[in-house]
Formats: sequence, C-alpha cells, structure tokens
Amino acid sequence: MIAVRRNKISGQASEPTLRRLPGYLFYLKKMREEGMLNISAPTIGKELKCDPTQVVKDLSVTGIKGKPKVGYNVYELCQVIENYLGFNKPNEAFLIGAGNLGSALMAYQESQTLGLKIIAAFDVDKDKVGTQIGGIHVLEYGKIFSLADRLKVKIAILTTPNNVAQWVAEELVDCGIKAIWNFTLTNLDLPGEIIIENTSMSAFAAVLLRRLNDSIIK
Amino acid sequence: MIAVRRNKISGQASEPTLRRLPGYLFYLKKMREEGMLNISAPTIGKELKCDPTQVVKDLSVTGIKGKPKVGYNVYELCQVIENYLGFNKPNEAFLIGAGNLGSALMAYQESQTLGLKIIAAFDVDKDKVGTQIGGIHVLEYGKIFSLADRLKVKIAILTTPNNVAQWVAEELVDCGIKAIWNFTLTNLDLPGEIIIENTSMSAFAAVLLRRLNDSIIK
DNA sequence: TAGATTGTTAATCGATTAACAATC
DNA sequence: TAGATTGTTAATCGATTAACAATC
Repeated sequence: MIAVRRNKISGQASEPTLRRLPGYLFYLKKMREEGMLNISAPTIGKELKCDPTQVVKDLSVTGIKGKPKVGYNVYELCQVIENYLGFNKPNEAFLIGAGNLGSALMAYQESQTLGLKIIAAFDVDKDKVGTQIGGIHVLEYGKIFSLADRLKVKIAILTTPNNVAQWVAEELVDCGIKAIWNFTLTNLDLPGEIIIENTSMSAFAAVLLRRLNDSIIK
Repeated sequence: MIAVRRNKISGQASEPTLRRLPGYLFYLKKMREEGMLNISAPTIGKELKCDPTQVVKDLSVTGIKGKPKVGYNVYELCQVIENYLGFNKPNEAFLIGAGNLGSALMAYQESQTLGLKIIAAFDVDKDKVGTQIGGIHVLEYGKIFSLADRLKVKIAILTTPNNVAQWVAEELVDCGIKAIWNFTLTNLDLPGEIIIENTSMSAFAAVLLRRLNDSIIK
C-alpha cells in the first residue's frame, strides 16, 4: 500500500504557536530598533522564557531560514512573522456595541498593535451615535447592513450586552461577516463556516486567582 | 518498593479546565434563573460545544457529586464553581495605568463578572488623578506604596505603557503584590514566586486572522 | 578546525476522547 | 427493570521537549 504524503503547507501552525508569534514579533521589533542584525533561537527563548527548540519550531512555520551559529536576520524575521500573521494587511473590522469594553478596544488599538483595524463602530444608543472614540466614528446600528456590503468587511468585534449577542451575531452573518471576535459570555450558535474567537476576561481571572490561592496555601 | 500515592487534592485542575469553568458558571447561572433544578453533563456539553466526558471531568474538580440519570443540582453547581474559582470572595485588586485599556477594564467590571474587584486605580497623569472611572477613584501613583501595605492587596492589573511595565512591576513586587495580570506586551522578569498572567489582545487576533485566511484559501 | 546553532526526527508529557462498570 | 448518566480507567491525540545529525 502506498502512503499518501501531504505536502507541508505553511499554514500548519498550531494554536499555541499562533498565540506566541505576536510576542516574538514585539520583542524582535524592539531588537530591530536597537540595531541588532542577527538573533538566535536560544537568545529569544531566554528573553521570552521558552524552550529554544520551540522557538525554532515556531519560527519555521513562516518558512524563514536561519544560519547555524548565527541565527536569524532580525529584519527579515520581523517581516515574515508580520506577513504570516497578516498583521501588515489592513484587516478591517467593525465593532458592534460601543459600551465599556467596546470603546476601550477602539482607544486601545491606537496605542497597541491589535493586529486588525477597526474602521467603524455601531451602537443602538442614540447618545453614542455620532460621537467619535479613539478616532473611530460610532454609527447607528441599522447602517451596518449597507456598509458591510459596500466595504466588504469580513471581521466583526462583538462587545454588546450578553442578552443580545446571539441575535446580533446572526445579523452579522447575514451581512456577510465571516469571523467574529466574541467578547460576550454568550455561546454563539452560528453556521459552522463562521469563525468564532471567544475571549472572556474572566477565564484569565480564573487562572490567576487559582494560581494565587494555590501559592498561598503552600 | 512501595509506591507513594498522593491524595487527590481539589486544587488539581489543569489550565484548560480552569479557563472553561467561568463559561460553565455563566451558563448555569442563566439556567438557574430560568428555574432549572437539575442539569446533565451532556446537556451542558451540547450548549457549550464540548465533550460530555470533559464536562464531567471539569466539574469533578469542584468535588460535586452528580446523580446518574439525573445530573447535577444547578443551584449547588453554581455555588461550588464560584467557590472553587474564588469568584465569591472579594479578590481586591489595584489597577496601574488608567489609560485606554485600563479605564475600559474599570468600566467593564461593572457590567460583567471579571472575577475580581478593582478597588483603586493609579496613574502618574495629573489630569487623570482625582477622576473616577466606573465608580473607581484614580489616585496618584506614589500613593500605591502606603495603600498596598495598609489594604493588604495582593493582585495588580498592569495596563501601563510597555516601556515602563518592567519598572512598575518591580515596584509592585516591593509593595507586596503577589500576582500580576499583565496586559502590556512586555515580558516581565520578576522573582519566581510572583504569579504573572499575560493577556495580550494581539494573540487572539493572530488566531482569528490565521483561521480566517485559511478558510478563505480553501 | 571547533563549536554553537539550525532543523528534523524521536521520546515524553499532558489533555482530550473513548470505553465501561456502577448506579439511580 | 431498562436505560440514561455518572465517574473512573484506558486509549488516543497533539504539543512540548530531548536527541542528534547537518552546517556555517
């Protein structure tokens, strides 16, 4: 029997690897600014506190080639990671629900690299509509239908109250949205092809608190 | 040779389990409000899209006992999870850096269960000092030393600019802070006993973008 | 050349999933 | 009783870590 061998496609990174890459990128950009030309995996690993072998493996998903004894070219490395993650492309996104967390994310992307660019926010609150937060206009929710179609936006950040999240998400899918970054606690039930990235702040708090309580007991 | 068998301590939950527990809790509280008395692992699994066996295993860390064919008591389940995570205790925290993300988290905890309670915020910006965000006072950064000591606060949320994060973190450790929820991109280098929970927004964006791009190619 | 580092393959480790006996 | 569900133990799966040959 002949085994069929799949070609190794560059898009094979595991989720943990994907989560680590922005961390590498931030550090490498800092090193690039400081004028460093080459960097080795052990050096990166020491700084970010992870195994050098893992660094090598993580970086290999971008297809970069390093030189034994020398390491990787810092400038090239920054470029391939940015390119691999798609951080150098516009990645335009809508934000729905300009409440507390919503307006924060809008303001946040000014100072930090979020990876994507919020081009408009939507809300039903008449007081918020017409205002600007972090340079982003808050529009009337109803306008999302025509705008999504016109601008071909594929990504939505969902920061509405929990009780309307499912309903809004369904409308987003109707608008042609393909990926939803969900900050609500609601478990969205949507067609399988829609990409959902759930980010719940309390999940982090849970890990932190548990580790803290464990360390106090010991 | 006699094998030494460790007693199964309740604090043995893995990190993935810990991250899932707040999700269960939110759903169960909703069910409790709707008057549901008992719930089975398969029912929870169907809703949260995870394996029923995993639900059983996750819930078992709290020490709760279910009844075959009936499931778990919803009220009791909410209580034991809240208790296990420590979400029912005060968990008082300081927030340092009342900038964009910082003020967001302050406002956020009013509407969502964060798991911990921000009792004061600190900033060096004279314009922010004296104001109130989400009901939390912003105090002068210098005051943190005496207050941390007096109030015995053990948790700090770090939302300063990246370039001062390491420096501030070291001062927090001097203040007696034991756990730092780090929202900056800086890799904090602190004594080993300090608990650090790194939360970088761009890590989520990376996973979302990659999955989106992969799905478009296919 | 000698030695550090890359890059790959193998071993380990831990989490998820499957199997199944116990039980209500 | 019959059957669904718990709860535990075993099998699987995937990620991390270790080993090592290639190479600059």
